[in-house]
Amino acid sequence: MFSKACEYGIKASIFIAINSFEGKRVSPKEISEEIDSPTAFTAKILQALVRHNLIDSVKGAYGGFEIEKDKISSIKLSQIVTAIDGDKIYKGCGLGLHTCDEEHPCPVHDKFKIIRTELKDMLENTNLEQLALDIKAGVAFLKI
Amino acid sequence: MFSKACEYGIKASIFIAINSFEGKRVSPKEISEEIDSPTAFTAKILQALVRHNLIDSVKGAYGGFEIEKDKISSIKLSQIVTAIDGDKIYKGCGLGLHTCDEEHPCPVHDKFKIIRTELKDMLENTNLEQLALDIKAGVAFLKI
DNA sequence: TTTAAATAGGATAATTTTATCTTAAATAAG
DNA sequence: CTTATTTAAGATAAAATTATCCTATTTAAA
Repeated sequence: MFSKACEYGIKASIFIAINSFEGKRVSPKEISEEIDSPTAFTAKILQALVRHNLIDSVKGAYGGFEIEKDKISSIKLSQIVTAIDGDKIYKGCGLGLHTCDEEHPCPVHDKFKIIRTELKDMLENTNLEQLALDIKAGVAFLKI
Repeated sequence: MFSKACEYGIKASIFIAINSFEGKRVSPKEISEEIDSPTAFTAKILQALVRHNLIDSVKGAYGGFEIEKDKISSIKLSQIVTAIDGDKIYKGCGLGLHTCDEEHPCPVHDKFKIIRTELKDMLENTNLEQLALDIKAGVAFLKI
């Protein structure tokens, strides 16, 4: 469904959010250990999220990645996904046609539209705070 | 959502179905022209579909690919997808956890389950005949 | 039986995605 | 100001996916 990069990006963002609630910055090393991902690759993805203004980074000693507390509940899963994978998950044709719309639909256009809309709604209605709280409460997990 | 291989596999199967209705076998060349895909790669995918008994092939002169007429309405999209992409689209965790179930869910487990179930139902309730008829009727398209 | 036509299958190549490594730039503390 | 720490960024490598090519094998027809 999502690329590895996107999976890592989502999990990393959740972990950063959890720590930001406690005013703590985290490093790519800590993050990758917590979400079970390759460190350097994860760092690259974090760079992309910083460029998209979804997370903040502070260089130098005592630096690391963080998210403004006030912002955590406003960051939607959809923003992370589009920052990393682009909008193909929303726009692309299920069978890869260049043009696939009501006038020129692929054979599964209508059926896919329903599911893709549902996925879109889900991603747009899920924010980092919700997900972070589940991890903190121990009812959801970021690895294994 | 699906791999290129899977997209080609679905479109190729639909085109074969259409021709099989008319008792006509088709070659990888005809197929790839009709679905706008690389010929040799498409042929490989057809081989896989033959091995999974979803389509038939006849070697030699006047040979080609076909599907038993009676079978066309019984071949579900889900069979083609699993033959090519496996069952990861059904079983895999949305965030890539090795173990992701009710007892040990990832942060989006419940939300993903709904969508994945819907996708699964759609694939299991869509057969080749339905899709082929839409193409024949000119209300759906296999390329561009 | 020979020949032409067609799929099967293995080897190879190109591209994309995933992953790693090394160096530069920035920053806080001493 | 210097040093240790930490992210940024570019180069490179490995793996997976997508794509191509060449040779066997099979088959129908002449």
